[in-house]
Amino acid sequence: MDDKTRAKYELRARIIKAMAHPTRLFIVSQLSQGEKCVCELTRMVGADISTVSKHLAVMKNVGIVQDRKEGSQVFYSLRCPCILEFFECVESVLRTTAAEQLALAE
Amino acid sequence: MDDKTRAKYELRARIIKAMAHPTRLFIVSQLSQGEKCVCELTRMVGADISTVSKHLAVMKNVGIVQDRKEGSQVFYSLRCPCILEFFECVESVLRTTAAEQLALAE
DNA sequence: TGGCGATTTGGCTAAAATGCCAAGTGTTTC
DNA sequence: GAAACACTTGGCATTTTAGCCAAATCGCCA
Repeated sequence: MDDKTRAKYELRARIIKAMAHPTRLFIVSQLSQGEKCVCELTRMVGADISTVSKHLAVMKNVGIVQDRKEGSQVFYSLRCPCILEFFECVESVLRTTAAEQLALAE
Repeated sequence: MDDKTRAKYELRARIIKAMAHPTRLFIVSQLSQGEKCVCELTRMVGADISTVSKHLAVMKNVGIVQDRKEGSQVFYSLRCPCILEFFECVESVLRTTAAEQLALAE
């Protein structure tokens, strides 16, 4: 793998890595229903607000979400709705695995 | 976030995490063109064979790839081709980011 | 059977990711 | 202008990854 190829996959990996966390996935699915402010997400997640803020920063850094300030609040939203397709594929992997285990149990 | 919801997103995150690495993404893209044995992937990646083997094990554990033994070789292949849709979405995130930066540079 | 090539697994160290608390920055309100 | 919010950032301890070497397996063939 040459340097250029490596750089290409590192860029891609950064984006996927930014989604590879349960809390961040949960946030993405919430944002798919519309923008939300940090405090609302914090309530839903049930973690420290600083933790949620950092999760959002991770996703913002790679361009998955964008933010908008309104007064003292910050609203986050998805920047690329296609992110949701990830979910469908992931579900399909889970289903395939489940089906296989069912078959083995017969 | 209740326990059930948390478990659901942890399961999803495990799958995405298994892809969140440059080398593993490279391997996935190679496998999208057909099954390959560990030694061939090792040559392409250019790392220690034990490293490549472990990367493959990570993806196999979550059901992204499957393996097939033939003599002393082990061939790996994608189990869910939809994985490739991840790439398209990731590219779209990258394009959006690039376009935005271009606009800012004007 | 002994050796060789192909893989996996164990072990270990270095690097990266998490999550909470505390502290700092803006905003709004009284 | 002080107190109360809404966030972000710094710091730090803990856990999780990564990747190489060495050792153990497994199949093949002379």
